[in-house]
Amino acid sequence: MSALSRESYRHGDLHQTLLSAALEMAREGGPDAVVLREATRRAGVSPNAAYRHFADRRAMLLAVSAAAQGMAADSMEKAIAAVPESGDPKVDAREELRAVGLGYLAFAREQPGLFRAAFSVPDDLSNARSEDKAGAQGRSPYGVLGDVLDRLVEVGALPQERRADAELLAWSSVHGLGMLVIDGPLRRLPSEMVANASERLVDMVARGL
Amino acid sequence: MSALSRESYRHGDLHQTLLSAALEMAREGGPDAVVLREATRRAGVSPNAAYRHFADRRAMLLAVSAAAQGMAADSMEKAIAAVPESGDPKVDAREELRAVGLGYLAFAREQPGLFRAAFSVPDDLSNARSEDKAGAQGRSPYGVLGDVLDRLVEVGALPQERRADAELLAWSSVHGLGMLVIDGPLRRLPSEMVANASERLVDMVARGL
DNA sequence: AATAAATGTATACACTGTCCACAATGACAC
DNA sequence: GTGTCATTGTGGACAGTGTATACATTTATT
Repeated sequence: MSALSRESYRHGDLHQTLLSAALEMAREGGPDAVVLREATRRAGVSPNAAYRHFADRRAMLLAVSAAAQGMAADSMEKAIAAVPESGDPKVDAREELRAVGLGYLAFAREQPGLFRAAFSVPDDLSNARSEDKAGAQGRSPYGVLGDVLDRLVEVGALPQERRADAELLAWSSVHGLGMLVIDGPLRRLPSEMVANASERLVDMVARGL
Repeated sequence: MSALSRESYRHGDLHQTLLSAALEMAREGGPDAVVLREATRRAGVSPNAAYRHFADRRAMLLAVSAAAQGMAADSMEKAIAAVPESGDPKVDAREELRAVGLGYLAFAREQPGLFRAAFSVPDDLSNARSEDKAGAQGRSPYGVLGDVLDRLVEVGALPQERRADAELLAWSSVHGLGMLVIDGPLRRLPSEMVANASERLVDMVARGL
């Protein structure tokens, strides 16, 4: 047995420690940069110790993905909260829709690694709203978007018959720009051009939904 | 030296053979499934032979990406060609815009592995129109989309001031749906729901651009 | 205090991308 | 033709990865 860098045989909170290490790797290099062995190394533990807390690398990635989705939700809710009240509920609702899209894109640009880890790791919509993907406010990204769309219908800014699955349309648009800008063909697009495209994109969605 | 499975020491067209093998792997499992050694194995050649034709795995992936983009362009042009002429050039141009989006999405659903290889491998927009990404008709996906947008302006279906970088908006929307549906959170969405969302999405773009 | 469950370690395997030195081949000058 | 040389292939090695299997240590439970 090699000298332990900690005192006790047990680590104490290895699950969380591994997850944090994995998140840090994802932040730096996206999902592909999440390497199980490196996580255990950073935690000062043997490689196989990870298997007591994650079934395999894929499971670890899913945990990273869920956590990153929570952060994305935070970014979106932060943007919503920053929308000034205008008095007109229709205007407010529409501004919130814009905000949710811009918040999503802000997260993509500020944390490209985590963004990719969050949204391009295989997972099912069936649990898109599930708890572990929630941010500080307890809502998942899908949930946050859904709330805003509901509000649009309530105030009459979106006809009821267009509400169904409107998430898909709105989400697709901003997600696409995010992906193209981060590691797709638009990777090296100057950032003011991205900002400009972001604004026009959310306008397009608000107008076209 | 182990017995060669071919007659001559030289292979003849190893570059193309490796590329084909890599494309097949990408078709089956996306960019991550492209493994250099496996390609050489399928070509009946030693692992290092690949390095005479590709600088490294990344270069191989870029070649796969370019080829896959050509196929996407083909899918888009096929969809455009299938649009019936209505006599009204404005209607035709708009239908072509819809077609280009639906062609893109059709490719995503029919060849998810190649789609991801095509559009989620780091590359620059600076050469988005370059030759090697061209399909049978010699146009890249970006080029095909641009052509359709130009036509929209020509026939007066899109105001000039909104033409600039409209590629980004249109592309983002369909690309996002494609990604979400393929390996993102919408992966298991039933296919008729995807088809429905696709239609509504291109409508939204056509209306909102 | 005895035993079982949980958590960490050691060792090993197959597989990957890539480096280096060497071998076979084809093209070309003389 | 024959000799030279760049091109294209091979062989062996290395570090690094995910993961299986067997074992050790600690905590929880009876």
